[in-house]
Amino acid sequence: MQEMKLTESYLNELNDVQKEAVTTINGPVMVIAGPGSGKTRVLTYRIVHLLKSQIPPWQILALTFTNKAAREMKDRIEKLVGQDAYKVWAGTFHSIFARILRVEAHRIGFPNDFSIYDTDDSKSLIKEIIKSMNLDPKVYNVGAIRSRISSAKSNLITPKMYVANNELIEQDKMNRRPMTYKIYEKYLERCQRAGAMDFDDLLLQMFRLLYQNPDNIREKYQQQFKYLMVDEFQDTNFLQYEILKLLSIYNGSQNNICIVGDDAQSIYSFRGATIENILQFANDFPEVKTYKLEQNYRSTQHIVQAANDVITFNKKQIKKEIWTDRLSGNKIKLIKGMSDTEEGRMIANAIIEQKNRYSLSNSEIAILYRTNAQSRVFEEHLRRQNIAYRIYGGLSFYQRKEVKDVLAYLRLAVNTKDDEALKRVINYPKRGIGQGTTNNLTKLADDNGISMWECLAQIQLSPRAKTSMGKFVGIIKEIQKKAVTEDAYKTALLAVKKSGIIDLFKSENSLEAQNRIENINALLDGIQEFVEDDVLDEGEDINKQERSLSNFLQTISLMTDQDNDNDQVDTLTLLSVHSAKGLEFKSVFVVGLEENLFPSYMSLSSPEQLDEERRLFYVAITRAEEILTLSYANSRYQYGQMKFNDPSRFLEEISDDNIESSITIKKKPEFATPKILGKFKPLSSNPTTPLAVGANNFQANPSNDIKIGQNVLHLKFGKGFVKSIDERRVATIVFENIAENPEKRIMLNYARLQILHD
DNA sequence: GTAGTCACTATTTGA
DNA sequence: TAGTGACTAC
Repeated sequence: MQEMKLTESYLNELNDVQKEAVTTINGPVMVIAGPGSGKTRVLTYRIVHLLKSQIPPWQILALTFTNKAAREMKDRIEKLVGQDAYKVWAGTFHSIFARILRVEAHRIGFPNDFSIYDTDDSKSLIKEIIKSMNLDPKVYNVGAIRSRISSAKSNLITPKMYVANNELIEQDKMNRRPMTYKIYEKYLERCQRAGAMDFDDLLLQMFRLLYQNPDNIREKYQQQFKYLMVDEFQDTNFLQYEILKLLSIYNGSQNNICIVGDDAQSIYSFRGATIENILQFANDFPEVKTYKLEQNYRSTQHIVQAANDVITFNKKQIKKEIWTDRLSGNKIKLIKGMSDTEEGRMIANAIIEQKNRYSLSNSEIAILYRTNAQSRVFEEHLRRQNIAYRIYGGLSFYQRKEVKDVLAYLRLAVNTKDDEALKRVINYPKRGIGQGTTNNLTKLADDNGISMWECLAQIQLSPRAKTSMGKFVGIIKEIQKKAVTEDAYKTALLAVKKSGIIDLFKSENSLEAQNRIENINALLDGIQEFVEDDVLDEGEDINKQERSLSNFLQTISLMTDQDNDNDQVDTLTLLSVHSAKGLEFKSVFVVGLEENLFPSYMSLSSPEQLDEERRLFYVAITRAEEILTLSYANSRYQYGQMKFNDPSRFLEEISDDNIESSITIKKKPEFATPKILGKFKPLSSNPTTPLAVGANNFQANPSNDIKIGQNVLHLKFGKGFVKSIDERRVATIVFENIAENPEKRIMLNYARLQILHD
């Protein structure tokens, strides 16, 4: 009975279309979900509905792109159904496939405890291959080759198919890199030999496993995963879709696959995502039922309308129009600076003004930019104004050198064939194994088709190098031994000590070294936490193995640190538009809206890429719940040169009705003091106005009314006390919330101050 | 083995 | 401008 009630209550929280999408659990379903339309809610409630319909949790496979999205989903399901949530197979494509490959990899020629190569490892290996082939590393740009290999894998193009493909070969010739296919071939060999998979391999090898179907492994997983769900389907690449098809299309299949996505938010074509998959879906699953979630619960009218305005300029799209029944709210504000510096200053001022007017906390505000390089100016001005901020998307914790070095010791202990790990630490900290020795080793290993570790036994060494090498091998063996008898934490502790990394930093005695020691300690803490985690996820196969070193290594190699936002401080967020996808803020600033920047100069040559930039802009503006401010600068420093760019075409695409006090975009630079274009409209006292909260109904008093001893409100500085006024009508006001120099001298003739009576 | 110098390049990013 | 990687000289 209780359960019945719960069932009803969760369905009642959905609108009609959402409810349909949630309760249609048989057959293929496609949900086109506009921004802010309750996509996550549909996904989670659908899983809840499956569980309530007596579907065993382990038959449900829910795939996302980020750990964060997966965690959010699991947490929400747990709130509704409890522990069963953890028996659902929910996670990122990569983590779920890695989990399966840990059990099955031996069937396709990989060890079950394969290493995972991150992008740095891949690059380092490719670099080595280029060198071994005596190719010019300037022409054979490592990054370019890596992404070429990556996209070949993502499109299921083997080296053989690569050579046979005229288009690819022609492209490589044009780029003066005709040997790319050969590098690709060697790279695959080397990964296999090292027992390592890169990120693309986690998908590719999963595909191979299902496709080659050793021991009918495909049927096993087809039988297990009867219900598939995919989030952000517009971000899937060819390979991912092929895997999904292998799992869901077969004789007797119910085709219970539900995809959720939005073609208008497809912004990752540069890493292989293709909207074709959405369009193809209806062909592959002709029975598909399509639901469009068009009601936006996030943003106020003008923002939603502006988003619609802009996206209509893209021709190729699934027709839909988002709408909202929220209040019309504020119009979009436009800020123009003469230079990038000034843009930064004006944005910082506008932020302070908004904070005071609407009593926003820092965490309700975000600044979005097209390129990360733009963050600096804003940082400077925010710091100057004493606004706490944090930047999304810097170097992740697990990418720090010292952390990776420690991990390399552990990786090597788990899988000695891991050449990239070996290269990292064989002479770090320095133990007298020089470049020459390492080069010989690499070459010998390559010539014999074995791993470097296996070569160590046979390589000829000078007596000196021999002792050093002996020491190194001893350390690794010791770590290995520890790993057998002890848990991951104790093993890692030993590795840190024996490797000499900590001693190295201790002797350095600098602030930076201190920092690195702290990071290593943080890593150790993390490992300890992993080991001591005694929360037993019911139903999962928990045995000693799960706490093993190799398991820990897998877990963290698939992690980024966008997870660690355990911030105590109230911070404003600075981030690129790409990384803002999926997030929302009360007030959003989209900055640097200039031609050649947003849209990026890289995209101007092709209409497809320009459309993607436009979708990116669409994503940017739909992050805002109530206040949206757009800005551009007449000039800015790019690559050390002053550049003059026109305002972005996207600004013109928003209809004037949605912009406060429209200005002519293409107007010549003004010489008057730049100011916020379009004044803030005084808020109505209507209590339903989203942001009108009590005292923030700011209304300036005539400056003559300001007297000594009064409490006043200033839009920029907040609440203050008038200490004195001099003969030139300059008031000295002490502001409560300003930590440094709370005393400001305010010119009353210009200031807008509201007298506070209490 | 390392410090110093020069030349080159330059979106977006998850796992 | 700023960061990186390769090369040179000790």
